[in-house]
Amino acid sequence: MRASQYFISTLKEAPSDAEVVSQKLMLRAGFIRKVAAGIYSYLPIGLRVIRKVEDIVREEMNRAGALELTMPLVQPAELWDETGRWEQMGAEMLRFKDRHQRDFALQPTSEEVVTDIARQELKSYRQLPKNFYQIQTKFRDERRPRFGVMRGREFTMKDAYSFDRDAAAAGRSYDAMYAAYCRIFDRLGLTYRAVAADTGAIGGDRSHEFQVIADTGEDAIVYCPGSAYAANIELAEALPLLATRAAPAKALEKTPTPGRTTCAEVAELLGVPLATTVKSLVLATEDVDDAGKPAGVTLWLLLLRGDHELNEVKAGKLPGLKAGFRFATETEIAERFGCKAGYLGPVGLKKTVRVVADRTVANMADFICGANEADFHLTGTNWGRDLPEPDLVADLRNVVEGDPSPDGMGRLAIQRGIEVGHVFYLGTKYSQSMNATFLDEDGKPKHFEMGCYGIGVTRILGAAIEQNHDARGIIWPDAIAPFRVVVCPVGWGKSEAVRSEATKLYETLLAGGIDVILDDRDERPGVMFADWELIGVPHRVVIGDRGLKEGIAEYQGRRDAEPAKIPLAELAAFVGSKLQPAA
RNA sequence: CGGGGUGUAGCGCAGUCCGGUAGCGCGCUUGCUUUGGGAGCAAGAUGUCGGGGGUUCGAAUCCCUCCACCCCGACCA
Repeated sequence: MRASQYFISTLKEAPSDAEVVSQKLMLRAGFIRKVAAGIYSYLPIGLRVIRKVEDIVREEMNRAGALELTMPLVQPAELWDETGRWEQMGAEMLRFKDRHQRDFALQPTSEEVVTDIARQELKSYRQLPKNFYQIQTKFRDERRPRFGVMRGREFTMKDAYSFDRDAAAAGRSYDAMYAAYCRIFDRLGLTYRAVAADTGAIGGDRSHEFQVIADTGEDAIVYCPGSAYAANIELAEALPLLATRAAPAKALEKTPTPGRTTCAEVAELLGVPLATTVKSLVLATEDVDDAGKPAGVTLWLLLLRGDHELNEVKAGKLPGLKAGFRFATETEIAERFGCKAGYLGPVGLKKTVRVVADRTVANMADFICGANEADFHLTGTNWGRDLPEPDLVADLRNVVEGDPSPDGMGRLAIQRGIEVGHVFYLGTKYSQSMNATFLDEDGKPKHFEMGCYGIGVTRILGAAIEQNHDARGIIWPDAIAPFRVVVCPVGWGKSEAVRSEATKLYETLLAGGIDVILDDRDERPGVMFADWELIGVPHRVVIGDRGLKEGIAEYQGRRDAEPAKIPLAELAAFVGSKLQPAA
């Protein structure tokens, strides 16, 4: 490609509403332009990257035996009614009516349509297993679209769905996808980690997220450097930090703590470690009677060590909280505790409250908690002596750096990650609700065992940039760079020698099948360098009269601090040697 | 959805309080000079001042209304 024939549209300043670095750089480098909140056009150079990502995904999906198809972006309400998701999905699904007033939605995902295909087309176990996938536009009307392509409303996703005879076969499909995903992210050239993830309402233990490691990631991922353990923090099990409960050593004392409503403030005032305090959170659940009518509100007092955080996913798995919970209102707190939040505690509760202690809290002794009276806390509090044992002891908290690994193989570390892929065992959730069956060997109909597997194609662009950039711009991995090599002639317009050498190199590389762009725009060197560093082309060759006099050109990798002088005779071969093997 | 903020040239912004017919930097066009890290000089082009309504002799500016976009979000014990 010759730059004069191409479309390069860079900006010196990013639009003021851009927030994250990947979004700013993609806008400045001319990859995307915003059309509406969370909705972007991909300009030619941005689409080149998209296509390269798609090609790698497609090749590896095909290699793994999956079959590409395309399902509609616009889907009828009837199918979504079958699984009950027309009701469940909420405002995230963009809905509209056609001219006949029939309900439709833009697909946020395609379980319903693909299951409909399976039940119509897959009649026999002899046709199984099957894995159908598409690379297609999705639309999710996010409450708050942000971070550019990281959390857009319209985005491109590869979604695959496997159909198997039984759970064992579905496990093999799952493993095949897991392996394919590893190959994909290896080839993309990204640093990533596959982590165990929460399975939500479906349950089971077969769900992994593929997380691109980046400090700006929205997810916290937990891993054990000494073992293979890796999990999303939502799932990562927190072991009790105290193996046993020490005997009480202090007397219970009511201590004035005027105006100190947080554990940190109380610990500071009393000059004790934060880890000797216990914080109280109040949750509420709406009860229903046998007839399904509202029957009041149950309050839950959750106790965590002062330096720990509540894990809401874990809380949502407790008996009694599974159906959903919310934080209690100030009014509810005042009514049950006779005191405002900030001074709450589990001692001397006047009204019925379900007390749930985190595993660590359950083994604490002589701890500090609120006195259920404004401006007072209790010190030297002890289970059994000062208050009854908790109604329930459970893992309630997020793990923190340095916690023991659940597999007993060392201590946990935490990184930030960007979720770019997810593999998920679905079981028969959809095949049952849509009555999708095949005839098994015994002549009886059985529900398909399903799995679903997503990769966020557009999000990969953002994640790759978040992980690989510097002050000058993007640093694309070779495999997905819009161009792998740029040839920058200095003095294109005035030097025949420069034109000739640059063109020769360009044509040689092109003939070698290398994705190269020749910057024949006759721009000043500073402009060229700034543009290509912003765009993130990984390899650059500079040819100018100054070097030609010595018989050399300059090569500089995007991450190199200095250019290398390369004799002209060796130039093409040298550049070829710098390229990572074609993915 | 609730609260806050911002809409002025392609991008970044000033002007709004205090009404008088729109400006700066970058970019763009033309010419000359320049040419190894976002050139200099000169001359230009580009605006329904987010939309609609109102007040006024006169509105980017004041009032009403609508829209778009951005930020924040329970709890933080």
